[in-house]
Amino acid sequence: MTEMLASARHQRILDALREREQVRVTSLAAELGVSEMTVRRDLNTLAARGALVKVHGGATLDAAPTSNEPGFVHKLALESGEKQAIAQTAAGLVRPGMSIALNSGTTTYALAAQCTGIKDLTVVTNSPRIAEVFYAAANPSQNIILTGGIRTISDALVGPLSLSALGQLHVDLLFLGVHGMTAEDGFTTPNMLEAQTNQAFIKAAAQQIIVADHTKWGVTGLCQIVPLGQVDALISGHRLDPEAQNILRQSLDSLILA
Amino acid sequence: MTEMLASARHQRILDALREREQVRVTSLAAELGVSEMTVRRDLNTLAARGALVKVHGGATLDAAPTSNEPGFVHKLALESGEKQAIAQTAAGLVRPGMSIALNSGTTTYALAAQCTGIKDLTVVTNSPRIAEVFYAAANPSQNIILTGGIRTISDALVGPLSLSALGQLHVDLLFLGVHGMTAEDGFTTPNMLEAQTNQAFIKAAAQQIIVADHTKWGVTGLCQIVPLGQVDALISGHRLDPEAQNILRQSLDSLILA
DNA sequence: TGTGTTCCGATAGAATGTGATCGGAATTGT
DNA sequence: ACAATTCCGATCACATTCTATCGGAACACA
Repeated sequence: MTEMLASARHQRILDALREREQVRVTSLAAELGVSEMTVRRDLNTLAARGALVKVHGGATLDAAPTSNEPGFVHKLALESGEKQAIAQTAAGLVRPGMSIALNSGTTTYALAAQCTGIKDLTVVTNSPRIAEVFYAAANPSQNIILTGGIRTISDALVGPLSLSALGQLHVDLLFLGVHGMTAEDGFTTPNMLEAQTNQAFIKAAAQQIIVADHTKWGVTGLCQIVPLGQVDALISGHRLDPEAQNILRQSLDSLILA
Repeated sequence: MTEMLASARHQRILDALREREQVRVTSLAAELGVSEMTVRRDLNTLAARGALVKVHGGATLDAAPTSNEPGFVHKLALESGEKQAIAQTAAGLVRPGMSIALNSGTTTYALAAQCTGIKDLTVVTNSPRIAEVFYAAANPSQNIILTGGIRTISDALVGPLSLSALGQLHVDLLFLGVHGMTAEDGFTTPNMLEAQTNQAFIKAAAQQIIVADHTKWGVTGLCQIVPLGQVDALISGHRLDPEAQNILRQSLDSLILA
């Protein structure tokens, strides 16, 4: 049996994680044929890179989609039905001449793809990947602004530069993708820096619209972005829990089911 | 066993990589009938060219091959000889722990590919493509900062956001790619906004180093970035016109020919 | 023939990866 | 609340790999 390269081992850990959601140090050590100490070290480096979250006894996937893995596109395709419907509904609100903002996420990514044809559109985003969608379309009447910053694993530019950039800008409409929403904790994300940047997005927009599929309900990320009631609208799918719909209708001006 | 040309060896390494996803130095040395040292050298040159990513013990395919447009890479490959030499010389000036800045351009792109392995490096750039090079390498000790702004056709983020971002930053070393240089007009670029951003780069750096191959001499772009004498050094190729060398030596503290 | 130049192999020392051990922290069971 | 168990991080020893040089062989060019 030929030895395995450290990077290959990292890859297999991530693969196992995507498949099982949870991995244990002991089982990984057995599967990979290395000591537990080595597995711990691997988990540490992967966690430092933000590719997973360590828990006692093993590791789990971060709720954030890892954009540079094949999983990004794949995950997009997986739930494509609902996400595409949400993106389509959201795109229907965008009129030529508007300025909009999109944060990083798979739903906003899908939305971006539907906006490339709209004329005289100004787009502000902190996702290089979303910016790339517009660059590739090369619509000369569109104005694409990328905020600066440091990139997180989920392809979002965050940090002081993104905040100061967003502080200088004002857009008509914000579409904000989130990682979780509950009645108590509002809209949340697992990354503190992303939460901060998303708050700056909210400040920079005249109107805020959350886009989130039904799986986000009941999920709480590490960090609150904003309470439920302090945004203008939410666009979700029709599979959203009926009780959640009631709660959301009471807090929000507008709940739209795609 | 018949000897093999270096380029043929490179080809076989890439073939093996495509087939196996991973190769290790020891097995390659055995297969190709050369020493491990030679394999390492091959992997280094291929990694500098962006054809693969080195990992401990071997190499793997780049995770994000889609990010490289054929046109861009092709242009890079065209003049690869001199540009690679310049990039290599420039990379020799970068030490672990430094903070450096790179503007957008093919020469700085080549330089970026050579810096992905340097530890504790902070990199400021206005080129999403250069940022992507570092993202792909995923060196956890490196800190990659992307300025914001609007993207030009040459993949540079420019405009007010880039200026305000660079106004907040200070780096040890700037490597600035330019489009033209002459005795009268200094360093120039065809794009006014890029010129402005490049000036901000210069202000943000303790030391400024221009990187430009010999074809840039005698070319004047629309807009001056800075006169010849107001930067610290120029790195160019040995094919640079001798008369140009004289003029440059008089204006600059340091002229380095790769 | 002499002189570079380029490519390759060898070596040494530095850096990194790995496994074992142990004290202490976290978790679980009662 | 307490003990048993499991898990974690720090540290050491050892193995592997990497980088930086050095010197030699092959080749080109006067």
